[in-house]
Amino acid sequence: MNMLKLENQVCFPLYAASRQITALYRPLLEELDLTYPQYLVMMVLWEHSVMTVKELGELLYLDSGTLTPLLKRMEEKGLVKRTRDEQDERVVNIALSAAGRKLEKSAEKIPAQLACEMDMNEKELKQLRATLHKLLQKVGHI
Amino acid sequence: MNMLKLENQVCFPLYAASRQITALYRPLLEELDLTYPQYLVMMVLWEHSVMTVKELGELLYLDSGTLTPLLKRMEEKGLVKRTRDEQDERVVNIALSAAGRKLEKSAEKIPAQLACEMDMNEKELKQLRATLHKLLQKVGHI
DNA sequence: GAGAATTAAATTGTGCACAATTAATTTTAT
DNA sequence: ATAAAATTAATTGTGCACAATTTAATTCTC
Repeated sequence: MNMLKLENQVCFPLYAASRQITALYRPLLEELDLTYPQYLVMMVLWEHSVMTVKELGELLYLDSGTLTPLLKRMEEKGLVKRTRDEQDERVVNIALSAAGRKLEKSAEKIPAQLACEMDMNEKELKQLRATLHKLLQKVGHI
Repeated sequence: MNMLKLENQVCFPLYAASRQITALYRPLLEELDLTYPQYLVMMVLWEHSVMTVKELGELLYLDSGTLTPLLKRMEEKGLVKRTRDEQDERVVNIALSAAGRKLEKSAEKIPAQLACEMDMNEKELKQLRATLHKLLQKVGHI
């Protein structure tokens, strides 16, 4: 079997599906004036309220080169507050603003809407998530 | 269950795994002076020799806004030749160059190297590919 | 067959991603 | 205590992605 064929690749459908799913999110997130990576940051903050840039990077597999400008844009929109840590001046803490906190309400319906559009049954979805998690464990944080 | 949690999401591991896998490709593709999207274009051309921008876009789920500059960079590297179609001047044909054809030899070992790094057994891999293909059928070409 | 509608690529502008480097701070080992 | 090493963000530069618009060519419709 020729492995240099698109149809025999695993990574291509991973890459393509990821982008297509992000495209499904786009109109939903547009209503909240969020991009998908910004939405991921918000999900982390809705759970934790305050996180350092480093912690966000570890959770989302992103570096400061991506996060710094992204978080600046989010600060401009009033969703988060960026402040140097007093104990350790190297660290920047990202805190949820009141407006950011409030946005969670509007986001609550998104996961269900998306699950609907993906149109996979519970079992498949669960299994896909498990496989991807496992894969991420293996190839993540290289 | 709070669906607005990273760990309960399907799309996040999809997004993160896709990027991490691309990161695994990077050092291998660097030897061929290719990026991952360029590698995808090359795989299509190794199979078909000539393709229009539109056809490439349909196969890879990319639009001309992405492909045009990408293909220009590939032409500068001497991998492809871009020419207006004679029958239909709207169409641009992307043809593999001799150098581009030659590169296939060097790329042949990449899939095996990557499969090794992903460290999943044949069955899991097959199943993941099937699930992702199915997902892509559902959410692709919206 | 002229004008409208459609199609294919290119262009413009914004926002990721990420490598590589830099700057500032903190930790550590002398 | 101080020089070296390590850590954390920020910066710089390149290359995707993609929405929206534009340009040019083709097809359709009357």
